[in-house]
Amino acid sequence: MPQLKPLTYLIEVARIGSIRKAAEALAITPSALNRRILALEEELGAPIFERLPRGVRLNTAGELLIHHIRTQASDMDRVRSQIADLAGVRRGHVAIACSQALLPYFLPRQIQQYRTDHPAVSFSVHLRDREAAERALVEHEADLALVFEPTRFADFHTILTVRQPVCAVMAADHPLAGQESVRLRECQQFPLALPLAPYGVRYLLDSSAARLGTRLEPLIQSDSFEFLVACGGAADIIAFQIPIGLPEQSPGRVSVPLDSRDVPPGLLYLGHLRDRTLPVAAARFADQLATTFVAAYDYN
Amino acid sequence: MPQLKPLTYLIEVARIGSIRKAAEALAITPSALNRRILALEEELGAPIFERLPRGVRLNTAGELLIHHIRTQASDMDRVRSQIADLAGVRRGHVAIACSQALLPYFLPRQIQQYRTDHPAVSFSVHLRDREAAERALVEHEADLALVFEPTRFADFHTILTVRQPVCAVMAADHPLAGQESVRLRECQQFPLALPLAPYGVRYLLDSSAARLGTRLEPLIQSDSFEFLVACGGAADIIAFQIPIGLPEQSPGRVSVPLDSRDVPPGLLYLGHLRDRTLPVAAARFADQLATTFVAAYDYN
DNA sequence: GCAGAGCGATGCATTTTATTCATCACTATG
DNA sequence: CATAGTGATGAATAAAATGCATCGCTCTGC
Repeated sequence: MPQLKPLTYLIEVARIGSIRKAAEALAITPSALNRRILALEEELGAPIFERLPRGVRLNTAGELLIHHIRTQASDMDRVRSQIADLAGVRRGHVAIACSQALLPYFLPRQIQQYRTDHPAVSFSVHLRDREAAERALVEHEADLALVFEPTRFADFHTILTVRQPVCAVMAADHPLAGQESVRLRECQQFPLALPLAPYGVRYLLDSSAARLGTRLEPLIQSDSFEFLVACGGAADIIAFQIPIGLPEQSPGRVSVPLDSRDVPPGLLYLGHLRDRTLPVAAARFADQLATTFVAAYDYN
Repeated sequence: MPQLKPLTYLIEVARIGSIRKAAEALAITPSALNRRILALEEELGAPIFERLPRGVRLNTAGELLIHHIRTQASDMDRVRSQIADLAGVRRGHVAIACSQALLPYFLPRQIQQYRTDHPAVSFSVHLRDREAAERALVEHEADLALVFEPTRFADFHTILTVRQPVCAVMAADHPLAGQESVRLRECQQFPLALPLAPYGVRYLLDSSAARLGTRLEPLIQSDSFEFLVACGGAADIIAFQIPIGLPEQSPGRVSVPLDSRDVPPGLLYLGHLRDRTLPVAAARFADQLATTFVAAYDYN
């Protein structure tokens, strides 16, 4: 939409904090960009940016305006996709912010399945920890969020939650491998490979351990679940992951859920920005996810 | 806002149904207007208007787009007024759609009272019957609606309702003048001056009469309550109006509520468009109205 | 303390975009 | 079957946005 291109320039300026730098990123001259800002401030009768020695920063009025521009831009996208939809084109885009566990198996399959019906719909998938996911929704960087144990819910509207017990991942010949479930105490007898603090799995494990009056002493810490789970197959090391992030079967490795008396099952949240009307494509994809969860997972 | 001026042109074209006529109304050449439309359709990849032999008409895509433009325009107004507000200017505008009864006494006083605190806020007041009021909200022609016995509620969000019994208005020396309340049957002994069908008062009277197995045979019908109430002071004619539309005292004329067993009290609805965030000025004015109703009227 | 780098603002020439004017093709109307 | 009204379009013109060069300012690093 050409009319609101100049407005989206503001978003870039606000993000970068400098008119000159933003102009470079936007492939126009600083002069032109500066003039747009001045003209807009003139039009509004109030400044939008504070002028600092090393750049600019949004003031309160600017925050309001930027928020409105973001909303308006994605609303226009939605209208466009609706119009394209009734022209029979069935194109569109779905932007997703999600926790790591969805990346290796679940989302790729879901997207593949969706594409059989809607081949012209494109996707963007952003890895966001449980704090950054809501921010992505607020900034309209994502239409949908799929987050394990999110921290905030202020602007978050939950479509569906899915119960996901934390599982211990270990070699198939590990002493604990045969059990239906394992106690946290049993795991502590072995070297542990744990994700870092921002992850929901770590949060659940740490808080459960604290409640049981103990502490987890990880041998290995990493921000990569791929790495951690690979460790879980080596020697007697135990890693942790939720089922949706694990393959159905992997040779030489097994996963055993933690006893729910020690570590309660976490919740995976599917949701979008509160009070927002989703674009058709995103709404349909959310429907598909919800259907899948209802059919194949322990939802509530 | 210069960027969305071209978009609001579309609203005028849709309303008038002709590019040339709309161009005249907008004080630009038909050619320029036509090009804007063509460019927009090009940009959207789908037509917005059906081309008819005698003009144009919105198609489904166009309806979607126009609705979005309306919303966007009034959202932008809201943001502007918020920005002006925090710049300390306290200006703004309140657009009201209301039933006739609010016009002669209630609203003028309320606006006067509001102006003592906010002298820079301007008002527009549109007389709309109970059907047209909701349409005015949907089309963002009005921020607030104040309607007696509205017919539809689909897009209407009620802030407050006020009970208003229908009153018989007659000369002070009328045979029925001294009573606490009057029965409908008593009124039917005298010549009646009734409003026309679209009005809530007429609706209440007609449906009550039907329920009582009778019919009202008006001597005088009019769309002007001013005229009807004036008739109510002449000879033994009885007119009808709700209290909020009547003066506290008028020499030679009295009003007596109809017995609620015959005609139940009607409801006056204060509300706005569902899912809409009101501009600051409108929200504050609605607050004032609500406070007045709670303090001085029979609300529920 | 002082030169230099980086910032936003601004006057002027240039380019791009939008508007106007004149005209075409089409279609109901009388 | 002529006429008046419609939207579309090409070329000339007017308006707006952009690019370029430069100013004044403030902080940084020597």
